[in-house]
Amino acid sequence: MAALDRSLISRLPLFQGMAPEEQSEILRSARSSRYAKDSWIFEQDTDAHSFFVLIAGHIRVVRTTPDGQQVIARYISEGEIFGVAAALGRTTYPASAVAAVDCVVLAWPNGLWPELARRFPTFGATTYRTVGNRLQETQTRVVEMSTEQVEQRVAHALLRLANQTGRKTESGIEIDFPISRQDIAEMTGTTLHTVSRLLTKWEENGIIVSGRQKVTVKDAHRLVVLSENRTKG
Amino acid sequence: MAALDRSLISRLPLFQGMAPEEQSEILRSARSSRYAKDSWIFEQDTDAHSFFVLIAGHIRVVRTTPDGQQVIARYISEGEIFGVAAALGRTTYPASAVAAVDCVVLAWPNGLWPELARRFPTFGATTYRTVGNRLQETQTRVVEMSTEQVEQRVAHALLRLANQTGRKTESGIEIDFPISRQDIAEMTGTTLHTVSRLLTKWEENGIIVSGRQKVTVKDAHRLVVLSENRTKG
DNA sequence: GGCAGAATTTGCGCTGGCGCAAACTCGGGG
DNA sequence: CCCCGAGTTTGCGCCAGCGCAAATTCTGCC
Repeated sequence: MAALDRSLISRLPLFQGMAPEEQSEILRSARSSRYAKDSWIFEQDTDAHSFFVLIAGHIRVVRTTPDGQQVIARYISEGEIFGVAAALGRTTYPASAVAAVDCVVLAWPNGLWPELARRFPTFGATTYRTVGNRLQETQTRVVEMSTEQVEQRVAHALLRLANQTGRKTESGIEIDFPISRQDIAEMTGTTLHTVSRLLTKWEENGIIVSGRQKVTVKDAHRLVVLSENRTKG
Repeated sequence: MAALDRSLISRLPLFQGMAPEEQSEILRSARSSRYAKDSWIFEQDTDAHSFFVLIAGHIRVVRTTPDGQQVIARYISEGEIFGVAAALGRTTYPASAVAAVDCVVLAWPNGLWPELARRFPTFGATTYRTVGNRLQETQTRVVEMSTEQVEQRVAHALLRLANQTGRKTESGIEIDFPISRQDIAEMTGTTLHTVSRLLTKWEENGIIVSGRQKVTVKDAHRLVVLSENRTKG
């Protein structure tokens, strides 16, 4: 396999603060893979062998319950690190990672984590900052699920997707990968039927436009209002 | 202030793998404080100045929403590290910490984290393992809130409390600190009324005994059955 | 270009659990 | 020892959102 080019990662925040030759060096121990849409990068509860950086595409992180129900933990965007079981002293992955579209991924063997974190302190620190953000995000989700109505939760979820992975088009902010009503339901703890009804209503009101596996936010401001609109208090 | 004695921490898993003189050294930069029941150790969104280890007592970690609703993120037990914003590169605390009973706490200034983590690698690693566990726990909670009925969630919450902070008595596993119906409601995303009804029912069935701010699990096995009892398929 | 399967929409009835309100009980402080 | 207030129990009505079912519309593949 040819050596990987530094340009793959030099623009990513995760590798900022590393000298060019360091970037090349860290790449020497990485291997690059492609994953077709809907294929698994790793599976929940299996032995954690590697950690990853997403170079291109979008990844869905999914938890599956013993009785087969799925919950989407989060989406990973380009440049993000994921599958960091090693950094947290775990031996298995707590969730599965699925390619939401065709993806390109870099992988490092878990055994290299301690050495890499030691040799490139900002790399370690950035990773832990990411973990901290995810912990906080996840707790925010618990709070939302505890205190908000379904409509507010779906509005929040769309806003988050638009912010994290939205692509500005002339007609609004388009979510950058195929996402079904079922997916949105699994992010918000509701059913695809309820999501469908909400999106239909919002489309009638001009807040969004949506199609099959596609959502574009046209009026983020009104969505914010909806997401904050407490009916009880 | 007199020097703190090594025996305070020598039994704690967090400080295992450190030589006695290292334990004494790490204590030299710590300060010890007492917190009366219901007092705040730190408050959400305030500047994070320190990280902490709980020496004695129980601490409730609480997130408050903009409109004043509270959600209990977790309880901290003796020996646990908490308020680790520094380790995750955050500058503010994402939640508040309240003494559930009178507590004794050690605190280190955040500025010391990098040095301590470098000098005592197992200390850092253990901390990050704890963070990983909490992230996974929090995600489990999201899954529960998405897929389970209220009865199952309350059963799960009681089982978790019994495991983490339970004290075995001759009549069952007693939760080791005062906990109200309202508290349980804030852990499970329901109302104190519903919790009260469930506990009453369970007490009639001999699964628990409960009193004012007190719950004792008598038949954990049947509680497990309840927590897994899916009504829909 | 047509077809099979996937995704979405929509109607309808039902119920788990919440909101509200009131009564009651217990434990600690004075 | 009594009283006050926090914590708890309980009744009642209601409705957001789910379960179920069927129709409809895409779209990628053959």
